[in-house]
Amino acid sequence: MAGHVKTGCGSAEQLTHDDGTDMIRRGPWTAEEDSMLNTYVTIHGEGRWNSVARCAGLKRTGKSCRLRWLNYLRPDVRRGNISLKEQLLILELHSRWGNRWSKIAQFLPGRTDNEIKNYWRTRVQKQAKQLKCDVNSKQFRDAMRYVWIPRMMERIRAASDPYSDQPAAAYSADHCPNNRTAGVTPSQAHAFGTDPVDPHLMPAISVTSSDSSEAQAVSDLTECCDLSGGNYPDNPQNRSFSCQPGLDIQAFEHSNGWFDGGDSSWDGLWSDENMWFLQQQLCDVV
DNA sequence: AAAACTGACAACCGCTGGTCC
DNA sequence: AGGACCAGCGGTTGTCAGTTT
Repeated sequence: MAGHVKTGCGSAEQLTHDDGTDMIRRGPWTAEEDSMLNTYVTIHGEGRWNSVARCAGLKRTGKSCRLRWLNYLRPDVRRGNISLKEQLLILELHSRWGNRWSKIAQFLPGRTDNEIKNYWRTRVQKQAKQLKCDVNSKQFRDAMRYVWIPRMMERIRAASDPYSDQPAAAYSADHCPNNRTAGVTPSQAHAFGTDPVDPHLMPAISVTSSDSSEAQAVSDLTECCDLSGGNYPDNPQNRSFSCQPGLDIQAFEHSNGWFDGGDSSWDGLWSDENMWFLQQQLCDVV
């Protein structure tokens, strides 16, 4: 396949072979192309993508057709903001599997690996950058596991239970003298202790698109994660979480939107009060 | 108002592993 | 056994819309 010219992905230019035949289109898909692909796959089903490209009359590669179908045209693909519980699940699953986007996507119905990957890169990695630490560092993972995820769960719980105005840190104020696990309820501490998600329970985690199911989904996750570790509040891993030189917590003051998921009710999670909370968590040096 | 910057997302590329002949 | 082909995965890049200066 020599002689074709690579173009930018957004220019929708056509490429040719040396003999001038066999034009291959690249770049954004047109509505007409979408329609052709949609019609063909609906009738003939997925698979054999090179054949799909050929038989549907599309001047695209099989790869391109597959990607367009999976990431955009598939009927069950979800679009729009990633909800809080989906974010929670992504953080949780990523802590277990790393950049196994397709595997993670299996537990977020309607979300594609590409979307999750983009979310991770644009939101999570940005946070790590602002903290001046590597996204794969223990430092950052600890921050996620022991501070942000429990905090997130607490916010979700609070939102799902309007009669509960118990502050996030209330539990730790009573039970955790060193305040290392502020905001973590006992079940959450179990949940995110040594082994956040039991692999054989993972398929039980269900995430739906309905906001009204938010509390239930989180509950499912909690139950799935509620292992018999009994590691609260003396989990050795909690002890190992300490403030590292160079961890720029103040950077969070200017960061927002990670958790908001497009829901304005979550704006301000990183308010002064929350910044104080984070600093307590991160700078309580052992 | 316009230029510069940033974030989000769509799409492409290279690589890998599986299957078939 | 091994080569060809294909699907899928993860990383990267380009574009565009929105925001900031």
